[in-house]
Amino acid sequence: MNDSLILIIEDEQALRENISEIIAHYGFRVISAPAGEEGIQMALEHTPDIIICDIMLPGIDGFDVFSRIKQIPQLPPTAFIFLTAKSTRADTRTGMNMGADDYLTKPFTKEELINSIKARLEKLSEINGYQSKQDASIEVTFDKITNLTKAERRVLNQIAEGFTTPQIAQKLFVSKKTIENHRVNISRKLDLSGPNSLISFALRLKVQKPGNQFLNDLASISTH
Amino acid sequence: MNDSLILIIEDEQALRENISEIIAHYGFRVISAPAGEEGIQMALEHTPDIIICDIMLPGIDGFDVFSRIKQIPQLPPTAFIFLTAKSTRADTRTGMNMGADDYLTKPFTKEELINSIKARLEKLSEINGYQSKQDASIEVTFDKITNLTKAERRVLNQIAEGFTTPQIAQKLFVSKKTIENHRVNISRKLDLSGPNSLISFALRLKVQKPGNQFLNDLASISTH
DNA sequence: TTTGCAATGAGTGGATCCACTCATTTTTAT
DNA sequence: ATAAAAATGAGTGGATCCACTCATTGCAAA
Repeated sequence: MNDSLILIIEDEQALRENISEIIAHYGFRVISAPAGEEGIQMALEHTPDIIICDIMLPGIDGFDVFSRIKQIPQLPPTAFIFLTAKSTRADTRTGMNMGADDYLTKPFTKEELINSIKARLEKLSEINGYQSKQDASIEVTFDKITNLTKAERRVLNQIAEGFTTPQIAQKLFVSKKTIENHRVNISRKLDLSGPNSLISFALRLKVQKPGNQFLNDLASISTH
Repeated sequence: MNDSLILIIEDEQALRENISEIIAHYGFRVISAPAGEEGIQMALEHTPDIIICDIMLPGIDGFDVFSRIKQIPQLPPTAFIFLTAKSTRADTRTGMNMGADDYLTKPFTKEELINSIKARLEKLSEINGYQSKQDASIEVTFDKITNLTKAERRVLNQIAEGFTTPQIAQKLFVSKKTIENHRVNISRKLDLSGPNSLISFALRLKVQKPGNQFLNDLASISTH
């Protein structure tokens, strides 16, 4: 259901397998490496969406792994999460100041791990979905849109970003069926019918002039 | 040297002025607001690069501020840093899991603050650099349109106008099969794949290149 | 606590889009 | 005039979208 790829770089075998198991159980694809050099190699080959990395590793440490991966221009934006027993404030600040996206200290619960992953995936999709502001002169009536519920606006926002039903389902962590239901309800409330009418509407909506009241509401409600 | 703009949202006046002073001293531009609503308003008006926000605020709290600011499509990618006395692990995880970029607990040193800001600015510039490459790839796709034949451009224009295959077939006095064949050929020449990718491209082309010469030619061809 | 709405998910059926291949006719170019 | 390219049309299969209905869960307001 969710084909995001997570790379684990962790020395201790039991913990590495445990983490992989947790992540896989939540529907993500996962690969792992026991040391930094191999981790960097795997990152290059598989271009994971998220790298979760311990700091104390045999050979090069987690900080080195991060700096070396950061300098690889071929890699798309990748979230980097430190997962380590080094839990002092100084350790945390060092990791974050290097540019890490999150810093989890051991011991951690599986909920903390998964929530961190989900938050960073959301962040990545926001970045990828971001489009520069464009002015256009298309007249759209917003009267009916106020009837949409939160989930429906969230879906409409994703449609406007150009995503298809399977992609939206993956991004919002719900099933394709739910997205389809939302699409139908949106179409009904907006008096739309026929193929492509919804995406057509959404895309035209997207290029409305900045400062638009509905788009502000849409954005403010669209997560959590 | 550095014209990055930082927005501070902090209730306590002394702390707010202190933070502003520190940041200004390091060469950044800084604006501030004492409460959430005003902070959101300032973010919309000034589009800061980084927002530093307390959690305990009068009126709406910092989490609400973040949710509402997070996905405003008019705003470019903005780093969001929580700066708060709420320092338990649960508090930290809540903030990070909402998608914040960093979470600093009081009391903090000015070095910690500045380093956090610098790290997030670095991150932003990486993202923007990558973003511009993606924009360039759109230009490449746009150039490929010149390879399209007359009939294909005619069909593409109709797609951009929002018509479906049966409607286009009727307008151009050919069969639906012919239109479908043209659509496939267009998609292939433009390296498009997946559902809605063609209409999505056509609509974006129409609104993103309003005064484009090709689109004018294309429109004149399709009418006769 | 109960009622109602929102959100999620499943099932079914039809229409459309997408991606191949193949064939015939017309236009264009050498 | 002959070859190449374009335009038209058909067949097939798969994936997605659209439009219904129905059921379960969760949350929030009455």
